[in-house]
Amino acid sequence: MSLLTFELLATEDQARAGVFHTAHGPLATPIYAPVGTQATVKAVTPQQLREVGASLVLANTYHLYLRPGDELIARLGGLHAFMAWDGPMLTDSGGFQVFSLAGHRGEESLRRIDEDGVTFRSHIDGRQHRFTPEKVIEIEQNLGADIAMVLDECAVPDDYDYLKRYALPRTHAWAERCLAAHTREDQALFGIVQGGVFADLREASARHLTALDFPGYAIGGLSVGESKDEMLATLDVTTPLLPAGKPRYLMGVGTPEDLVEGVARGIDIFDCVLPTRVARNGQALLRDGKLNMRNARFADDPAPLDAACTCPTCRHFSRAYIRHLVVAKEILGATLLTQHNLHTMLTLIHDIRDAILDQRFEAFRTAFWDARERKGS
RNA sequence: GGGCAGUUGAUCCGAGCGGCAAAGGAGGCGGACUGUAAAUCCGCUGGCGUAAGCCUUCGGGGGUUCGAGUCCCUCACUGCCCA
Repeated sequence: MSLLTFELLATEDQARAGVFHTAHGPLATPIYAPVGTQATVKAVTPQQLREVGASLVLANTYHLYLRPGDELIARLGGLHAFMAWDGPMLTDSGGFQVFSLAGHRGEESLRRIDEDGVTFRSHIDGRQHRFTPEKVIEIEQNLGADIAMVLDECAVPDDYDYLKRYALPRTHAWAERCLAAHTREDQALFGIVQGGVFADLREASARHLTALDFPGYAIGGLSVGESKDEMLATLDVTTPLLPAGKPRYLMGVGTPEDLVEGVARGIDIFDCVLPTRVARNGQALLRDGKLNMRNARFADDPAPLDAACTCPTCRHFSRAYIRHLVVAKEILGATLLTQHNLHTMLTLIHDIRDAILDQRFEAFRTAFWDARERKGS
């Protein structure tokens, strides 16, 4: 199979199982990517990532450009060598940072967007920088991930006029410029469909971008404040407009439920900080719920986080011990919970894939929701 | 034996210096977290009541005052210093 192509192995209604061929090996989809913003998935080593079944890892253009610098990383052999991860990687463009830095902590906005790009101040030292589509591609090519993302504008999802007048035209123009600037043949550049929660905007965006023939398409601007129903309804109208022969990436999503429902709507790639972030904040994710490990009820609980789980954490450590680590603010607590949470997400997506390959995804989905309902009642 | 300093909400530390149910920590309990400025953030932490509010609290006892954790007397205990 030639590089950067997508092989569809099985489908069941909208759900798909496939393989995306990258320079660092085949990527079995659907897949869930842990987020390693600053060239590290916080609290775990690459070896631990591999142990819990990670295949694709995210990193971030904005953060690595500011520190330690994309040119330094390029000199040291690129992102894979730098962080010692030899599997597939994806770099986000910084579009989301432009969005999230806008209104942080009520401070004066750290950025200004215009037609040509975005001017922003570093959150680290306040120095001014400028991202244009061309600059972002230069950085991402220096980093050398297998998948790079175009610079987009991730705006509030319910401001129709703003999205239509400003954010979408910019996102589309920038996508074209990114594509024109991109030269690395071992790196796939994905376009990003925007349009908030509005079906007509999503459709316009999907049509515009698919005409540009990217090797893959992302759906951005979701899970940023809109309701779950709005997110799913948006997926319902968007994925059918994307080419079946290209991978579809739902950016920044999400929870176990989101994986099941996203796949059911034709998504192939997910990423989310949730499992790693909540781990550092003391929460264990289970396939059918979650546990707050600070809770007193776990103080003398000798059971593992999840009796059915085979992750390194559940094989060796009790809830009582993990609660102790979390309460005592010991760093190992974050590591153990991160491993467990990633394992939960990665085995879920793996099981989803197997179900699609066996043409029993719909039954899997029903059982998944039944289990959550039983737990909830 | 003498001198000085101290004893705060029944977990601990600690502000307080005439209007206080009493600052702030720690600890405890609970919640949140979705393309990571997050090992972060937000509640609650004397009792009763939905609430206005009422009741009980600042080592013990007594006093001054409209009113005392705050001022006076006395007792107890703790720490440092002098014998």
